[in-house]
Amino acid sequence: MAAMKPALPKGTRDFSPTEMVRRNYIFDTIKTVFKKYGYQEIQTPSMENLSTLTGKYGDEGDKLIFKILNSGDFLANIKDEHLTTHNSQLITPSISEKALRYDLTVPFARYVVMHQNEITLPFKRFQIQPVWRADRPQKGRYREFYQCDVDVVGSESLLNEAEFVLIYDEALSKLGLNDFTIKINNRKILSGIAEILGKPELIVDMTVAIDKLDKIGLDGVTKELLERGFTTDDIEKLKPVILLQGSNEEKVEKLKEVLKDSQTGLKGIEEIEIIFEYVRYLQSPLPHLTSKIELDITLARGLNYYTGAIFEVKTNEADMGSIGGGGRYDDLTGMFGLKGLTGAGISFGADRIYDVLEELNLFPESTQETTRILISNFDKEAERFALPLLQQLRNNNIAAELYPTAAKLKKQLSYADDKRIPYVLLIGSEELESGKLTLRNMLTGAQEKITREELVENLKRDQAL
RNA sequence: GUGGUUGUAGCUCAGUUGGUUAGAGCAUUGGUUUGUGGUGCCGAGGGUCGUGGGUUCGAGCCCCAUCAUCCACCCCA
Repeated sequence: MAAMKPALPKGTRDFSPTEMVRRNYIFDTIKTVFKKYGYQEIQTPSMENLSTLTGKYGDEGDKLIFKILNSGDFLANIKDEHLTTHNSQLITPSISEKALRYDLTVPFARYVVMHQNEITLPFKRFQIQPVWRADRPQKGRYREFYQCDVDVVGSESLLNEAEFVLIYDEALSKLGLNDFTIKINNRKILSGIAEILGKPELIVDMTVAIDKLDKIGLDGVTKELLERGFTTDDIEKLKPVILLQGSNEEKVEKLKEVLKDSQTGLKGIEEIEIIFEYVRYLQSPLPHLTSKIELDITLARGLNYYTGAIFEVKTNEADMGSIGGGGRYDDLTGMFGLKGLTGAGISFGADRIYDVLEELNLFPESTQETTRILISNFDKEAERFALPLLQQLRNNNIAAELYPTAAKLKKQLSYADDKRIPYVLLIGSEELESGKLTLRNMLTGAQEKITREELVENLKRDQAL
């Protein structure tokens, strides 16, 4: 077999040791916050039944689901006429019955339905796992990426929404971001606006268009609205709403006026106000939020299942799409036959957050993540002396290695340097005779003579810090 | 799915109007006289120039196709 050049599938990545340290730092930070707010971790399989996933993300989404070919002779039972039509939609159900998960929300809904008799409501869970989308990759977009979801089902309290704001704020500021905006909107406000225009059925078209305001500008939005079936008259009515300026309170007051004839719209505004109020109470007397909270009625997002609050988080320090989003979805589990269960949740885009932290140089120097001490290897005699010491260090929870061969010292030090190992212990004939070992600090280059007992004690103390 | 960009060493790139054995930096690796890295000096390995056709006496360079890549759109984290 000819040697082939290996490559990765499009849109996937390897993670090096350094990258893993940094990724885990992000995950651990986020997890800690989730737990503080009472959320517990679950995991679900990478693959779900294809029928569980299809139809949940709209036509566009369905196309982006990675399907798994059935094992065995998957063509054996295909009808001849299905093969000859070359219609892939006809044969897909026959040749594929499993697919990779597309997000964490639908598997969560499936989980809740299947375990409804075991879980206590309200059920608060978080989940950090990769998801797969057959999208065309580009900046900040991958075919395999991680989502960090927190969701609660079985509680319609808007306290949940308010706590999501706090969770975003705490997690992202802990990660070192100090200028980001949590945008908040409400599906009911959008419905109300469509209602006022007399075109409730065009709500999706309306939101998709105005969602692009900051990207394509007012002219672009106008053009798109016209294409999507709105009149210039409608657009004139829409303009003051989508160009709404001022503080959140001012926006709320203006919206109340505009939506005074829409029950739904007013309900949406009321919900926003309650969330703001909760947030106010939650942050006193504690330090104030790092993030800006902004009522943005152009915010629409997926909208497929959101029915109440809608969230999106953007950093203002880097050019990056949203780094998180979420909202409330009444009847999350209805698609699986469990009616009347409301849910709300948010998600962190860990991969994008990684890119942002890297761009802004916000990753902390990690010293505890690598080997603490490398014992050099001079010869067989020194090696025999080192082995029990090596294990003694490990028994004290100190990450230690012995260089496995008696290579040149230059090479051994170079190895330690590459791996950012802070200490190297030199044991040669001199040290064996005197019983005093040489400990080299790789950061400063300083060396000291030290006994075996002192070494273990010092490193233990170091570890405790 | 649509439009565009770029493909030369592991990485980042140079390569003149088409002209002999295709270069650099970084990375890797060896040496630099016997026990000292990150920082000196000297050397080495590594490329059928994305792939397949075509034009030409001659192609990394020109033409066609194809694949890959990145970016933008759709959509989305």
